[in-house]
Amino acid sequence: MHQYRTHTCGALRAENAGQTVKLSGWVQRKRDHGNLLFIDLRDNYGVTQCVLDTASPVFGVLEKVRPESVITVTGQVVLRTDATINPKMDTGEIEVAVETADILSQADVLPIQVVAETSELSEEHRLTYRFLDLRREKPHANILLRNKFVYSLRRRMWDAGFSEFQTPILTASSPEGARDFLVPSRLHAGKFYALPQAPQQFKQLLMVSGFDRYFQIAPCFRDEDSRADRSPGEFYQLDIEMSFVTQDEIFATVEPVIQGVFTEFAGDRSVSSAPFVRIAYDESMLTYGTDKPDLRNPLKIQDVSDVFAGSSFGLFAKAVAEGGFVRAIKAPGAANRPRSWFDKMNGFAVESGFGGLGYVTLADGGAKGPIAKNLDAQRLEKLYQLTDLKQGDSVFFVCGRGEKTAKFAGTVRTLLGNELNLIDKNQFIFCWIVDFPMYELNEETGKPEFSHNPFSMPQGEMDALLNKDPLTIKAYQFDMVCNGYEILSGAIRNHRPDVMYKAFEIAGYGPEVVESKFAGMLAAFKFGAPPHGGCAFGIDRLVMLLTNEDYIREVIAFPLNQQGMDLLMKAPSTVTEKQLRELHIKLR
RNA sequence: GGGGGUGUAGCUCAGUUGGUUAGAGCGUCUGCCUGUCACGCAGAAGGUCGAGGGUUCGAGCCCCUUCACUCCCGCCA
Repeated sequence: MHQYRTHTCGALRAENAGQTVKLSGWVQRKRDHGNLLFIDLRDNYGVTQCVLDTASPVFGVLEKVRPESVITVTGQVVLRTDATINPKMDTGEIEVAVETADILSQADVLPIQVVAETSELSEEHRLTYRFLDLRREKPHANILLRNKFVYSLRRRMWDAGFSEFQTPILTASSPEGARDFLVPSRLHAGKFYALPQAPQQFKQLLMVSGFDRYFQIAPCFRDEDSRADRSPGEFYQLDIEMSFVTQDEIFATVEPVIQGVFTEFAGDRSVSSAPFVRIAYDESMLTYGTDKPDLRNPLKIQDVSDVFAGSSFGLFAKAVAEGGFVRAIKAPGAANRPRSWFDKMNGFAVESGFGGLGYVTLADGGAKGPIAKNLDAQRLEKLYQLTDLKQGDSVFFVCGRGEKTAKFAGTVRTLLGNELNLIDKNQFIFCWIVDFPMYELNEETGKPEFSHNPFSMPQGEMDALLNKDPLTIKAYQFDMVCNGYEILSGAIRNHRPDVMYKAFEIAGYGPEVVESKFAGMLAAFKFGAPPHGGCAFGIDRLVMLLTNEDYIREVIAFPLNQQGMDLLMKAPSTVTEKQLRELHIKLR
C-alpha cells in the first residue's frame, strides 16, 4: 500500500528506536558536512533530524535539495548518542538514518527565509508570500491557536444551551452604520446586495421566530479603513442573541464563557474572575478618559477644577470660570525625573494640539513646578487630598472643555502608565461599560442623534422618551473591555414598534423612514416579538490578545493589507467587459 | 479625506557635512569538511539607491513632484 508517511515529524521518540519509518515534510535546514548530511524535516507537528552519509544511495540527491522543498524519506529510527541528544527538540533523542528518499516538490530560491529569522519582515512582503510566511513558527502557531480558540468557544456556547445558525451573506444594504460592501445584481438591473456588517437584523428575526438562544461565528464586512486592531474589510464575530433576558442575565451568561476560554488559553497570565467590574459610560469618560479603559493601568483621572477655580493661576481659573474643567493625573514617584522628562510630556501635549501639560511635583516637603507658586497652601492641600499625592509624586493637569479634553486626559493617563511602567503585561482585566447614552448632540445641527445602536431599548422605555431630556436618556447598551480593547458590544433590543417610532422621531426620522428602512424587522415586531437582547465578541481581537500580538492581521490567515488588497490573490481586480455588462454596469 | 514614518543587494539594514569603485549580516552559488542541530572554513555572484524632475564640477544624501507600504486622526450605528 502506498503511503506518504508512517509517522509525523513530531511523533518519534526513543521507544521507536529500531523501527523503519517513513516521514514526509519540508526541508527546514540542511547541515552538510561534506560526507555527512543532516536534514531537519518539518511538518505541522514537529521537526525530526534525518541523517545520511556517502554510503547512502540518495546522498547525492539530498545534498542538492533546496531548503523548503518537500521530500519523503524512509529509514531506521536510531537513538542518538548521549553527546548528540538535542534537548531543545521534542524528537531530540532520536534521528532517522535515511535509506531512501523522494523529492516530492523542489523549492525555488526563497523570497522569505522561513526559519530562525530574527529580523522583522515587511508586512507587504509577508502577505505577498503568505503561504511561506505561515510556515514560520509564530504565524503558524497563531493560526492553530485561533482554531482551538474557536473550537472552545463553540463548545462553551453549545454547553450553555445555544444553537448555531447561519445567516445570509448576500443581504440588503443598511442605512445606518458603516459603509457597505455592495454586490451588483445580475437579475435586477441597477440593484445591489450588500454584505452584512453584522447579522444584527437576522439574529433578531430568529428571536421572533422563537429560537431563543442563538449564536454564530459570523463573518462581518465593513468598508472602513483599518487600524492595528481593526481588520480591513472583513472580520469574525461570536454573535449571540437571547430571548426573554435582562441585561444582567446576558452578563451572567457571557462572563463564564469568556472567563473560561481566556483561562484555558492564557497560560500563566491572570484572568479577571466573574462577575466583571461594571463602569457607567459617564464615569469611564471621567475617570479613564475613554470608553475602553485599560484597567491594568492603576492611574485614575481626578477632576480638580475646584482647586483652580478663582486661583491666581489665571489660565486655568479663567477656563474653569468659562465652563471648562481641569483634570489631574497622578504620576507616582515621578518627582526625581529630570526636567527634560517633564518637557517631553509637555511637548507631547503640544504635538497633540493642546496648550501643554501643567504639573506639580511634591518633593522635599513642598510643591514644585511652574504652577505651584500660583496655588496657596489651602488649594495645594486640597489638590494633595483629591489626587492622593505623596512625597515624591508628581501630578499632571489637562485643562479645557468638552469630550476632546476629557479624551486627552485619557491619552495622558495611558502615556504615564507606560512611561512609569505601571502596566502588568501578565494580566487580562475585563470590565463592562454600561449605560451608554441613547442620544448625543449633533454639533452641526444642534439636534439629538443616535449615539450608538438605534435598535437598543432606552432605559425607561416609552416613559423616558416622552418625559426626559433626550440627552439624559441612557440605553440598555453595553461593551466589554479587556486591557484597553473593546472586545464585545451588545444591547437589550427595542422590540416594541411604538417605542421604536418614538425613538426615531426624537432623532429626526419620521414613521415613513422607519417603515422603509427597517421594514422586515418592523413587520416582525407586529406579530409577537419576545423581549430580547444579545451581543457580539470580536474573535480576531480576542485571539490577538491571547497571542500577545499588537496587530490583528497576525491572527488572520489571509488578511487584506491596509489598503484593502489581497497581495497574494491580487484582489480587488479588474473584470471582463462581459461580466460588467451582465451586471448592468457601464464602463466610464 | 488629513497628519507622521519608511523606501538602498533575494531578505533585514548601515551609509558621517554632498566627494574615489555604495557596504554588513542572512540567503544564493562554487570548493573543502563524518556528529551537526543558527554547523564550520574559503571564495564568488548579486544594486535603475521606489519613480520623475531640479540644484551642483559632483547627489543614496539637498529641493520639488509623484508612487508604494505602514502607523495615527477622521470613519467604524
